[in-house]
Amino acid sequence: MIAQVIVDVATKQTDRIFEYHIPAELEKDVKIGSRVIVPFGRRKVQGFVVGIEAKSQFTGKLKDLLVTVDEMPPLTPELIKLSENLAQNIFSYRITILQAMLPWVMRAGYRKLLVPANKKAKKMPFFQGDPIDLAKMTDLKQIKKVHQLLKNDDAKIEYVVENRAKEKKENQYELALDSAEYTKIYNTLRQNAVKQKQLMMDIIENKDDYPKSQSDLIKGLGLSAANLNSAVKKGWLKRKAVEVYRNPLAGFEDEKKPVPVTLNDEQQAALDQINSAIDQRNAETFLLEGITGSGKTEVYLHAIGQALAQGRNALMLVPEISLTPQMVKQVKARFGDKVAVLHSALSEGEKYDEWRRIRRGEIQVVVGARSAVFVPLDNIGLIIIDEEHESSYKQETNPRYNAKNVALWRSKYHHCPLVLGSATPSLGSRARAQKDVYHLLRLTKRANHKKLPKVNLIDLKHVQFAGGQFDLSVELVDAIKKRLEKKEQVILMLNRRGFANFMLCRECGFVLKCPNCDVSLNLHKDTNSMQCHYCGHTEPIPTRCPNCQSSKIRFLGTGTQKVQEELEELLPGARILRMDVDTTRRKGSYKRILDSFGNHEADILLGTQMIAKGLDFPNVTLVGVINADTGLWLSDYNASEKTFELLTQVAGRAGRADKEGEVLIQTYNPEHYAIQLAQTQDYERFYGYEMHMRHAGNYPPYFYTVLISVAAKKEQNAAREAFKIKRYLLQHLNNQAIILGPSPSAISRVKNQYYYQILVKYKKEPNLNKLLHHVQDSAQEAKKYGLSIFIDNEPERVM
DNA sequence: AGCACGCCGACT
DNA sequence: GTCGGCGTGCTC
Repeated sequence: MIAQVIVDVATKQTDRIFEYHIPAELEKDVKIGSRVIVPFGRRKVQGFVVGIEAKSQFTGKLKDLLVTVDEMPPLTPELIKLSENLAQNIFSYRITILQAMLPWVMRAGYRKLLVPANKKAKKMPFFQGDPIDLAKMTDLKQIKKVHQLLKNDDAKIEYVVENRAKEKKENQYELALDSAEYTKIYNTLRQNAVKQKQLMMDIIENKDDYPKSQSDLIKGLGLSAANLNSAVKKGWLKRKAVEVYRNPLAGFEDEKKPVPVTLNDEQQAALDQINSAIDQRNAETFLLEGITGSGKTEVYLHAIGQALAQGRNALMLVPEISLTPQMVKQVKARFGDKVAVLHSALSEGEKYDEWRRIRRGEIQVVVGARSAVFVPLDNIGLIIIDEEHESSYKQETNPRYNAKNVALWRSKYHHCPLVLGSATPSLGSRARAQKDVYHLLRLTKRANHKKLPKVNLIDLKHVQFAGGQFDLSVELVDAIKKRLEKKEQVILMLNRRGFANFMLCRECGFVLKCPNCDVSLNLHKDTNSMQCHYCGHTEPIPTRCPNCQSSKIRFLGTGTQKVQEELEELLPGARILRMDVDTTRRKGSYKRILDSFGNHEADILLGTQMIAKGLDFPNVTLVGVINADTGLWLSDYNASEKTFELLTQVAGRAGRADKEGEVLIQTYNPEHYAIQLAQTQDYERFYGYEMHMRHAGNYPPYFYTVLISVAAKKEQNAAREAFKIKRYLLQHLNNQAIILGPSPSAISRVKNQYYYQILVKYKKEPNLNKLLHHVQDSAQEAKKYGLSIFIDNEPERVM
């Protein structure tokens, strides 16, 4: 038989099938989806089997496939098919897509070793008994020596493909003797052999509990590893290494059992429709538009229950940011150990273990962020995408897939419904619901009949500021004080981290910029440094202007760190927790901050937009937005949409239980429609208004978009190539298509690369895919001149 | 991507 | 002559 293999070489020329003969002894192991090692030229590489045929098309001589890596093919036939489909629609190599479907640790590592070829060479001091890793060799003399050895046939090169995926093993101890023997041994033990006696006693009393794990014995009986070693040596116990799963949900087991929730009539009506699609195996897409607090999550959980009752599995995607311990807890409490959770806070090993539990069919419910859309879950009966408007469902690096589209594909494949849920659906989804492509389900009432919080705008142009800075209005500070007096809690959002945005010299006007990027450096007080938020460059805080040596330098612009300081000054005694990328970098810190706030160990939670979603704290009665304008004037066509979404989401954090909530939004643009409509929380009106704007500007959802970016070390080169691409497209596209640019990106330089981009807007362009693939092919050539070209189908960010 | 092959200038 | 620099083309 012949295996069709996609090899792990991500280039245009190798982005196709290579065929290999399957040796007879491997025939039963090699399946579609298998991970295999194949000879490729002189090397060995990893690859994935995407097809098995009886005959080959290849006219040359086929090589033999070497081995399969895993016992069970990591990819299912469904995922292989999906990868083929995706490769045609996003501009990525098939191998890149296949790799993205698997946990990171399953990427192969490659090593090139120099091994001695004969006895004489083996004894050479050069080898010191071990093969030499040629990739690590830098010394010129040594390299010469290597050439000489190779020439004389004293050494040869061996190519090794490494599997970095490791199972975690744990020692288990089982009884090696007849149970009666242990009593005898016990009686022969010396009086002072306390630990050994303890172990014997445990064996005699609890012999049915064996085999026991090493950690049980050490923790449970207070033994040491040495005690166990000697027991093994004496032949009392047998040790073996057993594979165990790393447990990312440690700490979640003791959750109280869920309270059964009865749905209100709206929720029930929505659920009925979803359930009937599950039962009838309809690949229907629902848009569940529910105001914040309307209980979408309850609908999801009931629907998942329905899918499970039908003997099918469920996949639920949430934005990374709302994969909070709170959310995980809820799902865990409802569905117990049938649940797997996948998100970025897991270690690589934990991700691999969760993934394997899914692949082996031990899991019925998967909750995860974007990449979880590729999990090898079989028999899917329901797919849910929560907060479907979130831009994080689109991957912004290769492969640039959109999890929503992938979910749609999988829903068709499994004949199961797809539920898109949001309080503020993306315009694209809402428009599709308008046209009955999606089925619209609306939840207009808050569960438990809570009133929507009252939202007030504070016009920063006409306001008195508290303290010496221009960040916090008296009105906002007073409102916080009042809430704190009542022992209630406050959430404050400022969508900018760090202390200050930039350093400005008042003498010469100099602004301290990143040496690698076209942005100003931010002051971070906690690390005492100036940081670039794009490339991570840091340098010391200047005391004098680096340009004119003047000491009259100011640090302007406000970040969360500065607001924290101001609050501490204005509200002495208030306990403030700050939550942003800087305070949540360490593993588990996210959960720690939220747990602590939930236990009312702090009064104010101050954070960036990561606090806007999904949090549910009943004691929070005031939400403050310190500056609503941060995203408003970005050149993105969807800046208004993003601002409206964010404000609506964060407003929803107030008054979730029986206390009435209040929201205060500080802004310099109180007359802007996105902010006005966020005040009334009127999504439908915003939708109507924004659709007009998009129509007038020829933007999505009225037009499709493709973004082509060109990057180069030299600005002229990037620009020149971009214009070349534009000319090419102009020649071949309908005159209906609109081509914007090329223009420098909003941040024209990042990590010492200049970026130029072209945006193509079109309604119908059957040739475009072909044209863009051609552009991508020429990118290979452009690469020689240090140019890179990125093509993004339906980008989320156009700047 | 790697790796070999082949062509050309430089040098023990 | 031979070593090594880089351009070109191939990998089942």
